[in-house]
Amino acid sequence: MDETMSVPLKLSDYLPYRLSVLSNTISRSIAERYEAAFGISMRQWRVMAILGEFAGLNATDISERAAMDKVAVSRAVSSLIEMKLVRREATQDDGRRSRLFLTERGAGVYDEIVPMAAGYEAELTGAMDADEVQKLLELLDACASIAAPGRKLW
Amino acid sequence: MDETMSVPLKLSDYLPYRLSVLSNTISRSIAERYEAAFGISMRQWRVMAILGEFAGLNATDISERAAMDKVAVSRAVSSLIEMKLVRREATQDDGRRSRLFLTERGAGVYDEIVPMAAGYEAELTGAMDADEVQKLLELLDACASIAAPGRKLW
DNA sequence: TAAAACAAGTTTCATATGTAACTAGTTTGA
DNA sequence: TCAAACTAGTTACATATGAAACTTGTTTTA
Repeated sequence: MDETMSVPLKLSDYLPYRLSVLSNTISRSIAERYEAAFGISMRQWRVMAILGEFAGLNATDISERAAMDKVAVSRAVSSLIEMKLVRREATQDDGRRSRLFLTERGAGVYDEIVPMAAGYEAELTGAMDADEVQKLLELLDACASIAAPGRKLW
Repeated sequence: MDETMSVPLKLSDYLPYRLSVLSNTISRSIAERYEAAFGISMRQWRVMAILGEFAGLNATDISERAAMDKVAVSRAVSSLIEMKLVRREATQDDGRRSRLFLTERGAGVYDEIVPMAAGYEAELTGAMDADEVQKLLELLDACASIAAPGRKLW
């Protein structure tokens, strides 16, 4: 009967809000560890993670695979090069792009962070059984296909 | 046999990464709508969402309920006051704090954003059945209790 | 084959954000 | 009752970020 009454949104039950708070908490929690240990930011780590998996990609490839824009990749890469964790190799065929690699030192850091990151994920899913983890991933996939129709998020 | 070989992390399968990419995509997607329509940032909207639900809270309360630090709340509030979407009311008993309210105009904006936000959530979960939505929330709760032991995230 | 269109990556600039320091007001306790 | 400790909220400063413009190199096409 009262058209002027607003229908409140319960923020704490709102799925996008929960995802955001949870995701930020998790990201910060992991980042704290490798920042403290190696002085590496989340974006720097993402670039390293991609290069640890796919050595020799160029910046544009990294941009796609790490879901980072090219400016962020450029900045992360140049700082990682200064830190001697990544090196750049000119491509013969195309003078604009260059292939990127972890240095030996970078690979060493990578090898230390990977188990740390994997361990955190294991903790996170530790209270779930395998089916539930599977289900969680599926449900997140379902959200992703709505949130970014067409384009794949990962 | 080869101890020097690194064990790569598959970033695209890594739960924290997926959560982060998904959450950022969703947040940006919703924010685009109310930013375009009302010039309101995500943090400004969060403050408004809290005040739409709990009129008269002070900045510290909002800080807790919106999972934002007090500086962010302070900034969001002062800009919302300039935009005449929020008003501040001094408290009689404590000269430091003040109670905050949506203005009439703020309530109008709130009433337009709420269905937009709710609609987005409905789309997001549209492909799931009720049990699955329930399960998703439960699994996110499980993650939250690991990611932030003790403290409640929402 | 030269101009136009395009692509990779960087730089610039304006704004957003986090941390720490600060101001003003309140509570505690000797 | 008054100094010390504490709390609410703001400001200052250093850094992070995003968008747009730019530089350099490549491809297209007339």
